[in-house]
Amino acid sequence: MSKRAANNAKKRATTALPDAPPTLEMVAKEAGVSIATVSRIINGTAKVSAERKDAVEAAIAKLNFRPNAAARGLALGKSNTIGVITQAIDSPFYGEGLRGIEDYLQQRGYTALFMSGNWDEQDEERCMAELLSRRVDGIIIFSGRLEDRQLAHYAKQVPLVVSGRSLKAQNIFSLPVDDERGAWLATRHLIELGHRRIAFIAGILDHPDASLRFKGYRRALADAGIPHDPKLVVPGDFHEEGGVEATMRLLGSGNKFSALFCVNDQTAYGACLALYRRGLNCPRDVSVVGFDDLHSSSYRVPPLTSVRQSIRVLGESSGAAMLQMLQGEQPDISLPQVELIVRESTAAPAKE
Amino acid sequence: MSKRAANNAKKRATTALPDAPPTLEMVAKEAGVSIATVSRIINGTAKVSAERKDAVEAAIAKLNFRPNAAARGLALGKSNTIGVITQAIDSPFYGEGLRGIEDYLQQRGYTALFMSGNWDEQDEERCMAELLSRRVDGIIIFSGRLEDRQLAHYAKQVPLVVSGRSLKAQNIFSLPVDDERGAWLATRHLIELGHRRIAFIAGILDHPDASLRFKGYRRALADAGIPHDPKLVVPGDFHEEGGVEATMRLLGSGNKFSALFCVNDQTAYGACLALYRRGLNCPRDVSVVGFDDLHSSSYRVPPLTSVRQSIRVLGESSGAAMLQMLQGEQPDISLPQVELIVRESTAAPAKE
DNA sequence: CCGTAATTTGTAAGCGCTTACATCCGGTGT
DNA sequence: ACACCGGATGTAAGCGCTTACAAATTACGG
Repeated sequence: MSKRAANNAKKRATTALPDAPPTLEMVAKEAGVSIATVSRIINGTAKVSAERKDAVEAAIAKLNFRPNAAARGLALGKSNTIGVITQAIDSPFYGEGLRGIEDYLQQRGYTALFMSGNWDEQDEERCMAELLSRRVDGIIIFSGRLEDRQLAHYAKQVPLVVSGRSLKAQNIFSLPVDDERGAWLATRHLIELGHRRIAFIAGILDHPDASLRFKGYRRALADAGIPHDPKLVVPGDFHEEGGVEATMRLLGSGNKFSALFCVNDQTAYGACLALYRRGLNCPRDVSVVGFDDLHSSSYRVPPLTSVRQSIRVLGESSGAAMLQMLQGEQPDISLPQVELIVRESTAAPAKE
Repeated sequence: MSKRAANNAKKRATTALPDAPPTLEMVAKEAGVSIATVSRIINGTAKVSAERKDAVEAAIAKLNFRPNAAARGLALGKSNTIGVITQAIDSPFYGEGLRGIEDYLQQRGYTALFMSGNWDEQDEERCMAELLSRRVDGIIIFSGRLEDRQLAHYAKQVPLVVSGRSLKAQNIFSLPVDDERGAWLATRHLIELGHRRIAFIAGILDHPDASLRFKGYRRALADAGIPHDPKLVVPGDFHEEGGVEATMRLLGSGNKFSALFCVNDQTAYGACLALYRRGLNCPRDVSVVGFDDLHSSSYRVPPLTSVRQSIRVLGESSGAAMLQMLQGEQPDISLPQVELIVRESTAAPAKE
């Protein structure tokens, strides 16, 4: 690459562009040793005399040398990077999970590479392709749109951890969340408070989380002997906007209800706003329960009752499972049970 | 690395671990051409006969070949990656910015590598070191704790875009947000509604954003001839919790106020909760204004009046500026003006 | 039909790092 | 004193890719 070197030299002479970073070779020359010795000192791979070690460390400090991760990755055949695919990096839900992953991996010498799938299968495949091209050591997927078949296929190329799903296959570890139980807990809570007309705002229909939560909702109703009224179930989009629209539709439909179970917290936020718009008070007129227990839910007015699945712990656990897989072990990670966090958005129905 | 190859071969024979990914060489052999030809086809670097091209493309598809990004990076001396340092990836504020960056860069063939500085200078330096080691092509910093001096130093090694700050130096482009004007707008809005006792919940004191916003607040008061009462200014922490505490303190101090300007939306969320806890209604008893206009602010109950600086646009602009720098151009990006979004958390003070 | 220029292709030299293997050293045992 | 040994260093061969330069092929004009 003599041409490039020449270019760099030229640039350096005329502009303020950064110098080419120092290399092992430069450090070796500066310290008067061979590059192998420098490498060994940096990695602590072998015994080196104290004298040379000092010299090399001085040279490293002097040149401000930092090993080139790409070169090392090439030589080692691993990148010390874990790819992470979520649907949207700016969602408060995924944000907490990413934080958990990042914290966990960072402390163990790995770097997380985040990408957003945008709820789109094609985008998700693009992300996979990119991560594979970067030769990440493993990929963590937060409940994506990819089918099990495709995941199994990718798992042939790289270890996979899939959160929020249950899926058995070679080289894949899945970390399912007990959506059904969470939804059951939430619905039962409303029932115990005395509610009988409980509406449910679902997410996108074919989304696995949504259907499991729907199942839990129905089971709780059935357990209490309350007939399920399909008119009280309306679709949403997992976002605030969907919560607003769904609630408006519900309110407009004339079907009475005194409580509202939302497929996730963001939907619940929207629902609360819609109630407010219609002059209804939560929880006096309508009780609302969410799912996920986002950090900001405890700061809502009123603080939101929600099902906690600690997405942050989910993130950490995913990281832990991945590292175990990389170690060649079968991960033995499991998630804490979902639990209902009762706050102030739920109350007994007004008796009239 | 014959040892590694041997290892791989052994593993492959006995376990389900992934095969070593195909290489250029394997594609070349499969297609019966030289590796140079394959490379040229992949990159479109030179004319190649249609015949060979087809053969190579077939081989690529057959082997499911994906170029190794690390190897390419090494050879090219660039990684097509932009490092991004924020304080916390799970903050709704930064989340929106990251999304902007990711969207922008992705469409242009770059990948963003996110890291969290955790509001800690040391962590931030660790992030810089990691990014530099990965030889990212540039680094975008969201208003970090690093001093200008240090930034200028890093800028010698890699192009920098710094958002939310004003800073002139070689190889650094800064994208300042007009915090002062935003704060002025917010405070003036409260004044125009008729408020005279306006409290301010500041962020962390030495944080530049906080002090600029404080400045805008005082200037608006001064412009209206309202004396500044230091007792109405209390520190916060940019989070909900700080907002709760600060408001409680304010309420407990006995100093009357009818409006509250919070250094950011999260603080305002906390403030609203504290008011609610004390049985006070927003906006009837106390008006509240935030800053940042987070997405969820429009879904609060009541929807929060806030200063919009579109952090998402900030992200996109940072990406655009970075790409321009990489092109060797002087970026000509600027941000849209901050604007006040009036919603329902502010109203005229109750007359008593 | 041949020489020569204009392609298309292949060969091989790196990019910066790790590590197997060779080399060199001082210290032992006899 | 000498063969021998173990540990500290150095040498050099890759890791998978790009690309300068050489070689081979093709297309022309005379």
